[in-house]
Amino acid sequence: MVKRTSFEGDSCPIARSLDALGDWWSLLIIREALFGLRRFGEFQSKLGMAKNILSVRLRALVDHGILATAPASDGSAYQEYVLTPKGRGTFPILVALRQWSEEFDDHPEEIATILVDREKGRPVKKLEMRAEDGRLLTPADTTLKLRPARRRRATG
Amino acid sequence: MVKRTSFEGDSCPIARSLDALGDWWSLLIIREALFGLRRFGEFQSKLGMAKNILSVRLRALVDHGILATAPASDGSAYQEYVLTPKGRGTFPILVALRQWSEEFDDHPEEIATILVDREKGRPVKKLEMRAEDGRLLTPADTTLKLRPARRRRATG
DNA sequence: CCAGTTAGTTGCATGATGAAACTAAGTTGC
DNA sequence: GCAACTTAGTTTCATCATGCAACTAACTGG
Repeated sequence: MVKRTSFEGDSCPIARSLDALGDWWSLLIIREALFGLRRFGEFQSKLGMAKNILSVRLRALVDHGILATAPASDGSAYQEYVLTPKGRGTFPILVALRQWSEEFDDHPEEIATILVDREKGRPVKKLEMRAEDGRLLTPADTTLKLRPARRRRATG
Repeated sequence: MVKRTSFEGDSCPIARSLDALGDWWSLLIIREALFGLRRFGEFQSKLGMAKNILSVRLRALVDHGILATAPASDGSAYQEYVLTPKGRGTFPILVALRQWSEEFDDHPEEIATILVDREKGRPVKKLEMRAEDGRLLTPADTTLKLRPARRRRATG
């Protein structure tokens, strides 16, 4: 088969995330959902994407447990797409993407918005990698370890 | 045109990031590069991807300033692909993707590796969103603000 | 200088994407 | 209660992207 490769069975957690989020639209749909959008038409007009693609993406996000369908909150018979906790858990990913753009984009003057904390109105701090004891870590300070195989009961 | 939509001119920094990183392979190539891979053949065999796709992706990453080509460090006449600072700056994105998978994946037992701090061998702390003054922030504690238009000199 | 390796490119089949048209419920005006 | 409109999709078809395999050409090792 000449199918688009899926990373579903991959053992790398990054690949597994990308299997759910790694296309052009999913993270933008999630971004809008975090911003409060819920209805098919809202996503479609805000993102300006084709409705068939949106339809496929929404279904995939629901299948992945990132969005869930719910009866419309305005009393109409239509349904809404709302983020699950798993969906809201992508927030750090979006923040990381945003901060990367803010720091490295070739044309930062074209960036229209800043993420600020609601209380003070000041920009959110840059995400930091820290060790358990609080030390600041660079990529070079980290390494990958094999996850210990989880034994069921006292089998071994 | 029925071209794949590009987010290059979009004013949202997330869309702009996705324009460079938002396909199935680029972040995995960067992951391997962070892990130390440098040569075309290394990427190809490690990722198991078609060589033409790898070729296109590497060129795109170089064009985006994420990778740079350099003469091979082993003295051969071949070239290597090394991360630029902009490329290394994607590390938080990869960590966020990894942690999302670790926290929400339906089959976490299939995840093979853990990111640990090299010194202590202990897992890296979960990325946190914090305000300038250090308060821990949830998505609901944040909001978007329009970036003040940057005036050149004292034009206004 | 010949065999094998490295780093690609080309060709072709197939899958994904996108615009527009189409459909079918649900809602509104009267 | 029904015609007109809105919402939420699905279908169709052209085009783009992806993936495999085969091909090419430069480099390397003996």
